[in-house]
Parts: sequence; C-alpha cells; structure tokens
Amino acid sequence: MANETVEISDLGNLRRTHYCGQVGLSDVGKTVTLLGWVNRRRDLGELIFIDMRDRTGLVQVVCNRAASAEAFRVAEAVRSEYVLAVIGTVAARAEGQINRDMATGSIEVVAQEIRILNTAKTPPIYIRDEAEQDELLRLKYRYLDLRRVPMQRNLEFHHKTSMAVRNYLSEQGYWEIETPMMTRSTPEGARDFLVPSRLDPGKFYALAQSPQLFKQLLMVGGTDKYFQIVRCFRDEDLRADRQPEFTQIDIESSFATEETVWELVEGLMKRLWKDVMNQELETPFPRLTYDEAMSRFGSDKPDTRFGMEIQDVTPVFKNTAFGVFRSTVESGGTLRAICLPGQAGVSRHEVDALTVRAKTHGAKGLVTVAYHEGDIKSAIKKYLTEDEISGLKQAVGANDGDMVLIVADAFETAVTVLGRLRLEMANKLGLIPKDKFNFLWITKFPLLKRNEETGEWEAAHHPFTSPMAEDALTLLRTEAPEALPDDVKAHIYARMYDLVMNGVELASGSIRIHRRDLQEKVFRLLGLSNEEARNKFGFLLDAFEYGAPPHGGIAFGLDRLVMLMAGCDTIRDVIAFPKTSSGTCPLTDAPAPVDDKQLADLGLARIDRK
RNA sequence: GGAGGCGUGGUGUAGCUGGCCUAACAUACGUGCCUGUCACGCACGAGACCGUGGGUUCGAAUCCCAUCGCCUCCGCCA
Repeated sequence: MANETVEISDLGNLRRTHYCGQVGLSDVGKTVTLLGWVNRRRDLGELIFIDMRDRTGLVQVVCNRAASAEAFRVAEAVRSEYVLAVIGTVAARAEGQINRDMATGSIEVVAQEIRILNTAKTPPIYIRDEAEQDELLRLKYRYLDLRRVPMQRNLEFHHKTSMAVRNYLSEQGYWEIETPMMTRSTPEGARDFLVPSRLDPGKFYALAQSPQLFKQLLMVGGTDKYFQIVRCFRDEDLRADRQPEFTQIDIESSFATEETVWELVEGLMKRLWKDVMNQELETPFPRLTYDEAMSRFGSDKPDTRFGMEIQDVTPVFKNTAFGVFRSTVESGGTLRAICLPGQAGVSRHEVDALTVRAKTHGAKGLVTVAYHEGDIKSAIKKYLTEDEISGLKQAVGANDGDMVLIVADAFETAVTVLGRLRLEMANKLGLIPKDKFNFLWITKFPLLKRNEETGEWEAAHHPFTSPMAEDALTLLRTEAPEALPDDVKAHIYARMYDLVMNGVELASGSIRIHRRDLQEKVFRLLGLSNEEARNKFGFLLDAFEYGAPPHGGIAFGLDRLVMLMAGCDTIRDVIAFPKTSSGTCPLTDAPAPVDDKQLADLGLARIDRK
C-alpha cells in the first residue's frame, strides 16, 4: 500500500550522472546521482540497504545516520517500486562484503540525499523475480511487466535488431520509404481490418496486410532499392507466433534475381547475428526445393536440426501381402516411413496413442514395426516376409531397438502426417538441439495450390509472383489459362522462395511479374476475368505499361525473428503491448464499444448478429 | 468453427476419490526489534464468499451442467 503520509519531492534540476548498472570501481570517491526504482529494501534498523534499479541493472545504496541523518530518515519511508533520486558517494566494499552475483557488487553508493519522486502501490506481479507470472496479469499491468529484466532485454533485442537492419540495408543502398497503412481492400489473402470512410460514407479503407503493391509501384517509380520496417494487419485467428498487427522487414529491388535477393538476405542475417547475437553465421545457406522438402521432411518449413527424415518404402512392399499397402499403391498412393531411434520398447498403449495422433493429422491409420532383439513387433507381422522386414530396416536406416512408423496414403497426406509425427516425437524424445540456428532456403514452390474447401486454384504466395521462365512462356502462349487441366496447373512453378530457420518460416519472397500481359494471364489462371482484374488491380496493370523494371524482393516477420533470436516461446514477449490470443488488450480493454454518434458520423448502423 | 489444459488471499501453489476446510503453505504486504545486508533475520498482524450462474446432496473449493476469461494446437493466416 502506498503510504499517504510520505512526502513526495520534486526532481528539480537534478540530472542523472550514472546509470545504476554502470557504476564501477573506477567511480570510487565520486559523487553520483542515480534515478530509478526501488528493487528491494533491506532494513537492519540503524542501517538500510536499497537496491536501486534502472534499465541497466542494480546498484546497492547504503543509508545510515552517520553519512546523512536526513537521507536515513527518508530511507525509512521508502518501499518497493518507489521512484527515487539518490545522490551519494561511491565506495568500494570491504573484502567480506563483496557480492559476486551482482555486476556492481564490488561497490556501493553511500546516500547523502534521497528524494522520493513518487510512491508505488504493491505491484500485482513480481517485478524483481524472473519466475513465470500469469500472462493475463502481465498484459493488464504491462507497464510493470516491462520493468522486468527479461522484458527489458527483449525490447533491447528488438531495438538492436531494427537498428542493424536499417544500418545494413542503408549501407547496401536501400532507401526506407513509407507506404500507406490505409489502403483499399484486395480480394486475396487474409481477412482485412476495415476503416470506414467518414467523407464517403459506405466506403472503406483496409489496413494494409503488407506493402506488396506499393513496393512494386515504387520499383516502377525508379526508386530501385526499397525497404521498410512496417506494421501489417491481418484479421485472422492468433497463435503463439501470430498477432493481428505485426512488423515486417519489407525489401524490394529492381533488376533482382533470386541470387541477388538471397545474397542480400544472407548478408543481413550474418550482420544481425554478429551485431545482436555476437555469433558468426555460415553462408550461403543450404537450398532445398519445395518438392524435396516435402518428400524428405513432410513440410515446406523443415526443421533440419535433427535427422529422422522421411523415406519412401514403396519399393520394399511392391509384392506385399498386406491388403492396405497393396490397395494404397494400386490407387496411386505411396508408403512413407520414419524411424524413431530406441523406441522399440514402447508400450502398446503408447503405440495406440501414436496411431491416434496420426489419425488426427489426417492419416487413415499407422503401421508400426519395432525391431527388437533380432525379432520384430508389429500388428502386421503375419503379412511380412523376411525380405520386407530387412528391406524396411535398411530403407529407413533402422537399428535393433528402433521403431519404424509407416503411413500408407496419397503422397501429400503420407508425408505431412509423418512430418508432424517427426516433429512431435523429436520434441518428446529431446532430439532437437536448442543451440543451433539452421537456416535454409526453400525454392521452386508451385505457383498455385488448391483450396480444399472451394476446390479452386489459388496463388500459393500472392498473385504477383512470377512463374518460372518456361512456365511463363507457356502461359503467354495460352489463350485461356483458366481452362488448363488440373495436372498442368499443379505443375506450374513459381520464382518464389522462403527463408526457413529451425522449422519456422522467417521470410517469404519472390521475383515478381512486371509485364501486363503475363500478369493478366496469371490473374486468369487464378479465376479472375480480365474485367475483374482491371477493376481490382487496374492501377498495377496500368503501371506495368509504363516501363516497369523486372523486380523482386522478400518480407521478414520481424517479431518472429526477434522471438527466435531472444529464445522466447511467444511473439508476445518481444512486443511491448501485444494482444491476447482472442485479440483483446487487457490493458486498454480494446476492442471496445463506440457511441452511436460516432457510428452515425460514419454512416454505420449496428445490427445484432443473434 | 473444433480439440485440449488452466482458473483457490496481492502473487505462486496445495486441497479437488464430498463432511477433519471456520480453506493450508510459501512469498508479498503492514507493525515492531535489529549497524553489513544482498532471497537479510526474528516476532506479531491483516488479507480468499475457492472465475461466474445453475443443479445434485443433510452437506460442495471438491461431483454434474452451462457460461466467461487466459493459454496451446487444428482449421484459418495471398
């Protein structure tokens, strides 16, 4: 409880001479002025210690009557989290009094004068402990949470990363240029946050999901090399690593090729790791095509910190007596497997649990084969020949004591199910080294992917991604791209690339389309008629007719990058004021209702949804 | 939209196979004592209608139903 009788002083013209964490042995004898918070107070009666904190750390202040009776009197009233100005002299601590766990533990500040600049109620969260706190409370009292050491560290990390990005890209000739946050809603992509127009009631701006179109127009505008650290907005459900507003490092360059973008980004990562993490990164990063990533890892963002790769075991079972395997292959499916090291001994119960996991991921079932003391344990043992048993063992590189998981299904399902089990099991078995940063490029994505719900073909990345050169030629020659058969559409590849680290998509980019004719063909491929395309993207198509240079770029999720660098489990820990997973802000209570007057000004009326 | 986990003094937890709970422990907080502490120590004290609503029961923190909030995952996120 704040003590109402405590006398609060003015800062006056006091200036800080030192930050708490930066007072050292070289300052002994000096008079210093410290400004900060009370981390902890230890009252020994006629001797009071105050650990004072600012964003640099802690320093011990000693108060006794001999040094200053007045300062001692004030120190008796001081409590945790009070804001203080302390004027004192730096003294070296006697040998037995040195605290080696404290950065400033070899000195202390003897208080000559203490001013209480403000009092504080007992905080609802522990500020000085690093222990986990209830996150809802942390968000409600974010201004207190931010005083904690880990949060200060994360914010500093975020700042240093932004600065390194700006310095590096500026040195490489990139200009930071701002683009509108309020723009027009575009049909593709995520749900938009809408902003009603007061001057033109009934019409809406959309908060930009990314500066994609504007940065392409900047290229047409001759700015050549552009970047921006920019807030983006997407109205979709949240996750530990997803917020409705988040920050991108957006980069675009004229006359870019894949190689020039990759080189730039590798240099950027090298710089970040050096400046922020103080580590050397090996470049260039490994590259993997999308198809290869899918078949080896069952994911377009593989975690390569550990093995357990997916193997094709279809050949092993080409003459199988097991009906499910046989019918799967006959209907065009495939048999894929991963090997769980040392898991042959797991219980029946755990095998059942694995099967349940496989089914929730979309598999029809899961076959396990445990290699145990020269024999095998498997529900399909009676169907297996000696050749199949040893062939499987060899194909997946299993040893005695290992357990093999097999999924029989269409390629896509088989590999994604195993890809997920691979991650889950590696996590569970502790096979993922936590100190590694494994970067890799995923390249040559399909241009289109089928929407499972509507059955329609959509852009895998966005509609402005250039197809590979040969596919572009084919498209330009095709009168009606929308009428191409599905198997042709599925095999059009894009000049697109993702930067992946430790199983997380860090950045995504592409070489863009810069010709009106090709862009129109791709729009039609996506089911947009020429008229619809003109209606929605006419300004872009027009721009392409006035000498648009070839161009391409990439965009990073900055918060996600900082999260990984700082070793955090959630993006919320590196954002000063994040939202909860239901999109609310417990601190400000946003979103909140508005007055009818405000709605009327905007030409809006409330309707009940139930 | 779906699945799972959690919700008990300021905070973190225990209790949750119903009665011993008039709710325990730690910490924080308040008061007092203490001149070398640094997670200071010691003593005393205040502080919770157990997320909310309903039900079962002689009796509910505990069992059931509903609901709200937070977290994680799936869907979704060009």
